[in-house]
Amino acid sequence: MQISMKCSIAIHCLIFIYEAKGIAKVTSNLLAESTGCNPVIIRNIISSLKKAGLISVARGTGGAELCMQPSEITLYQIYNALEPDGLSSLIGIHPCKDRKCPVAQNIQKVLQSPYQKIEDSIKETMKNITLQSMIDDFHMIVN
Amino acid sequence: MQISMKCSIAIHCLIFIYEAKGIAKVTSNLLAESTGCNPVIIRNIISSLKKAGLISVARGTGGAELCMQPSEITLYQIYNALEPDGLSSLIGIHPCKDRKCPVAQNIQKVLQSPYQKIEDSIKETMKNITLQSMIDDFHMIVN
DNA sequence: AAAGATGTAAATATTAATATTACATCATAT
DNA sequence: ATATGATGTAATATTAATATTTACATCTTT
Repeated sequence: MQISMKCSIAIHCLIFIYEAKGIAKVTSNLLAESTGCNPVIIRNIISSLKKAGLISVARGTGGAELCMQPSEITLYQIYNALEPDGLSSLIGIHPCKDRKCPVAQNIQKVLQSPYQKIEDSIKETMKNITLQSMIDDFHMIVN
Repeated sequence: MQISMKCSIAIHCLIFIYEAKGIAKVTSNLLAESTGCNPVIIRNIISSLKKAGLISVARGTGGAELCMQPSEITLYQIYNALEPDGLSSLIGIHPCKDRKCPVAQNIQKVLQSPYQKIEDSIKETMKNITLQSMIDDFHMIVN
């Protein structure tokens, strides 16, 4: 329900896959080792990224590769790949629609517009952040 | 860790307090009844809003009132009152700093700038949403 | 076919969010 | 001054969300 660790793990994996190209076969065990989380978590994340068309994974033989240029992959695509309900899963509203109080009956509608604005601004910001820019930052930091 | 129900409950309470002014004494039990959640939850939220200077609560006799004009209260103030760690609690990063892999060692730094941008855009959007605008929407919907 | 990988379902464990209980404190009305 | 009805908060319990583990079917090259 938050912009959770899943997202940072996914970015971690994508950078790793990019960096490892031509050097090593990127298996889920390798990614699990690098990220410090369970291979199944990795496989689920990898599976989501694959469904979204961001990467391809060789069945049987193993190994993940990017399907697109890093400059074409945005943080929004990554986030969306991981969260089936998109950004709306980021915000919760307490359930109280069936109560007598008029505030309770309408609070959901009142909150719709403000919360939509928040989602839109996150979306816009995420669309402007590319994997390329993060890879560039990574190189900048390492060197 | 999300923009949780606490936030929607707080807004609910603030609108209720505004609407009830001069009509009824707004106690935590009344707010609990309206929001459908426990009086202690309400008291904690009310307590946070009070500490932030948004409302005043009469001890002993009871009853909450707004301390500011609804046009001066922004969603950002409300959110901040509720979350001591602010927006950074909205975003999680998996811990992996102490691993051998160079990606693992630097992912946190790489993510700092993108995540900061997201926080800033949420903050900006929240600052532009006032309690007044939500109260206006409420009246529009009810009538 | 054997080896080493992915893909997933199911069970379990862990963590975080929410709710409840209990009681001290406070201010007014009687 | 004391009974009443309210807030403030700590401690605990419950529930829901996440993460982990186990298990095994499936796939592809050797």
